[in-house]
Amino acid sequence: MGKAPDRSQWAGNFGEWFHRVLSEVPVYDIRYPVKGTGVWTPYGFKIRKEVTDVIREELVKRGHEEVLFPLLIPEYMLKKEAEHIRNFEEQVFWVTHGGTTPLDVKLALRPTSETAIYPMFQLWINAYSDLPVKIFQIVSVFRYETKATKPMIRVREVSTFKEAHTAHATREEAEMQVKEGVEIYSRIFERLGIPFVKSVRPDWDKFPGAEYSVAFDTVMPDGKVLQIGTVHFLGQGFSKAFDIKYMKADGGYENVWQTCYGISERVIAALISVHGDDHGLVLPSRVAPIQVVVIPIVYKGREDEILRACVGVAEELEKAGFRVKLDDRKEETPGSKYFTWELKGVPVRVELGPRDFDKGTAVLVRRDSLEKVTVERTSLVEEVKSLLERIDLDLKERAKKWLDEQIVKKEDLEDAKKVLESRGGIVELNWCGNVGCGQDLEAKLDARVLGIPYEDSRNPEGSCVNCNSKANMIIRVARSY
RNA sequence: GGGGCCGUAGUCUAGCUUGGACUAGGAUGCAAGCCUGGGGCGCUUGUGAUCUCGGGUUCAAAUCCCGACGGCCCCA
Repeated sequence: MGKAPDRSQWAGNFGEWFHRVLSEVPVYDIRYPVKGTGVWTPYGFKIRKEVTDVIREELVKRGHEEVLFPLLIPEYMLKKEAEHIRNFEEQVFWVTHGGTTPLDVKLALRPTSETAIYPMFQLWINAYSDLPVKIFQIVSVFRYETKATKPMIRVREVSTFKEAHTAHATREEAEMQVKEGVEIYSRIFERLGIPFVKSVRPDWDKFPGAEYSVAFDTVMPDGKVLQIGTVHFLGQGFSKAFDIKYMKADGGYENVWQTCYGISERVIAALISVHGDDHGLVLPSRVAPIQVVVIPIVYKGREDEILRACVGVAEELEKAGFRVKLDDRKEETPGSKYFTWELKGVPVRVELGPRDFDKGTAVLVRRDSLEKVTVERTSLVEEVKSLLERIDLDLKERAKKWLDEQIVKKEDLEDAKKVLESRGGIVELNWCGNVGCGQDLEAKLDARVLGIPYEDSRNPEGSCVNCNSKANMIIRVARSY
């Protein structure tokens, strides 16, 4: 029996832990000499690929089609929706020259693609029979962040931006789509084992141009909240700005109703963070580039038979559909191999040495708990399969439990502040619903209002923690990335 | 928006206050070998830094000054 790996560095010095894991695994190399950018390494790219495949599967399953729009957006298009540009203006990278010739029309590197996509919607959508439109793309977007950047979390090139855009005939349909978007995202995060809370963002923090925004947040090991996904109800704001109309059955015209929703590589940062420990990555099997690693325990004189047995085991597991790696390097000791593959987060390790060989067994070690079990060689495939399932479930549960512990309800401001300052996490408070009061609350707590719980039937008793007037809702507050 | 700290091999870091004995030290990594082999062991050898860049002060700059770029923190 191994003992569960420590999480003291993970919890106690998350920033350092995150940096160390990204560079040692390696996942993402931040040494590229442009601020706020990074390089996905081969192993990191594989994880990213598995994650984007999960996202893609869930969207396609619900009728979304993948597209690819240009990176460049002409200035006049970007500026069509007033509120949108007001919020993004300060963070746009501009292409101003072609060679040495200044461009007549400046071109923006998309900070997000509403203003690239909606002019095409205007061309594509003519009649109600063209609706709904549900598309998505996975691309890079660029934002000139002026604050400190952080790998994968606050970047200038968001290199994995999945954005979905939909258009509908009626408000009701579009609002149903918001619900579907929320369901899709819930499903994606559940498959990745990432726990979350859903909040309706306050008016002062919704997506620029949206009527309302539903956001998914998770808590990182240091107690800070990370936004991992958002779903926006756009109403008709953009369709009016971009003149997207359809002909109704009665011959009249109406502007379409729109939604959009986005997920970025922050979800990968969350995946890495919520499951990890002091040995490194811990990956759910769905996204692990290698699901099972086979390690021969070689003794002098028995090298060949052990190695052959390991090749057999690897082939058998591969045939059963697992992503398998046989680590037959002669120059490394078994111990050092354990550390290598633990760092990389491989969910299950198979050890096979002379003792097992003689008894017809193998040793399985699970990455999350480091527990070892000896199994019959003949039932290896089934044992690995059920162990992977077990690990995925346990990971998800552990993360969920951890998040639940980070959410506390407080009845007064001082308590709330103490919690936010000492351990972070999410604090729920009774609130009146007044915008001025909410912003005052943010200033007093030096924290951000995440919003009110989405689809939550709880009714607050008593009064607003800040202004003492009657409480109308529960509000979530946290310090965030 | 305002204030502060920092930049030394792939990575982490010592040295900087008080300029010279710095030929820039260590750990880790990487490479080769021996030893080992069911948890990074040990030993030997090798490798790797124009001290972020540009300018200045000085007989002399990793060290002091100015600027750029980059990293980080705090306050509003």
